[in-house]
Amino acid sequence: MPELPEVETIVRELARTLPGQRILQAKVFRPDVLREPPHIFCRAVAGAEIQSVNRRGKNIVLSLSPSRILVVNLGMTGRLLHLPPSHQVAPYPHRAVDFLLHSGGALLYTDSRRFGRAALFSEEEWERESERLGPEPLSPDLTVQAFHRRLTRSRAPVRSWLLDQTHLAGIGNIYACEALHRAGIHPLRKASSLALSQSGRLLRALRDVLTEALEARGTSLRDYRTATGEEGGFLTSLRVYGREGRPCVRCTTSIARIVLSNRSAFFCPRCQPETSSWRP
DNA sequence: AGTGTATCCTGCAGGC
DNA sequence: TGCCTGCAGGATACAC
Repeated sequence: MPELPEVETIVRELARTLPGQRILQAKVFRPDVLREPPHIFCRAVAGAEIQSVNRRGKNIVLSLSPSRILVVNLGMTGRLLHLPPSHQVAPYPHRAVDFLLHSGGALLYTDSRRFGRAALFSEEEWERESERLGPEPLSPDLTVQAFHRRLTRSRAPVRSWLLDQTHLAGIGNIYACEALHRAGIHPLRKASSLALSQSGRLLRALRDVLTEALEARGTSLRDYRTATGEEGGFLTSLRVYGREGRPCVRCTTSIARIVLSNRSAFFCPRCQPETSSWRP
């Protein structure tokens, strides 16, 4: 899916244009992306004003007035597109929900695989949901020591640990693999086996790759688009993800792929040795 | 309790 | 060309 950089890109675009706009009407084409029955959902958002657009992990969080929180998780293939007034809605495939705006524009929620979800919460409900997620990796509040403590509580492979949103919010398979390569850590390393210095390198690598990807407005492997429909530019900067059999950009060793928890993990066998600790 | 597996769903690329 | 298989950026219910 859209991971942190992709979701943040969408949120920043929407935050420039949506606040102050009123939802005239919602049209539901795919009820299975909703948590509540379509008529309840439509009644709750009709006439609501969008006050702010924020991100928590991979979730897009729209605060509505009267006070409801609309949370959209894009899953693997979801898109949230803001169309200006007089823009045709018809050409967009896989529309799940259309939000028609008072201004004449529209917010389209599309999703071919429909792994994404949109749900309404009260502020208290969303606060509780949000507390179930781990810390934001880019937050300065997250110290290396706290990150290390969390890591060492788990015997799971570090790649699996990174994908668990209750440990850290916003990391997906692409950036997990990319950060592990940058940190020189094998994806199968037990989280609990990392030394403090390695946890520090990993947190640094995560922040670096997320920040660089954000500057490029995300990675478009296939489905991801920004809120204005454009592709992200980070694909060509990936060092391991999707590069099985191609040379490592650092040491030219052939990039390997293993399957871990039903998901591919890409890594360089030389830069990310399985046993020994990282060496400069 | 923590971890791994199967599953939801569609589309596309590659092999034959 | 066309059919078949495998694979895909995520989350979660379930079994162990």
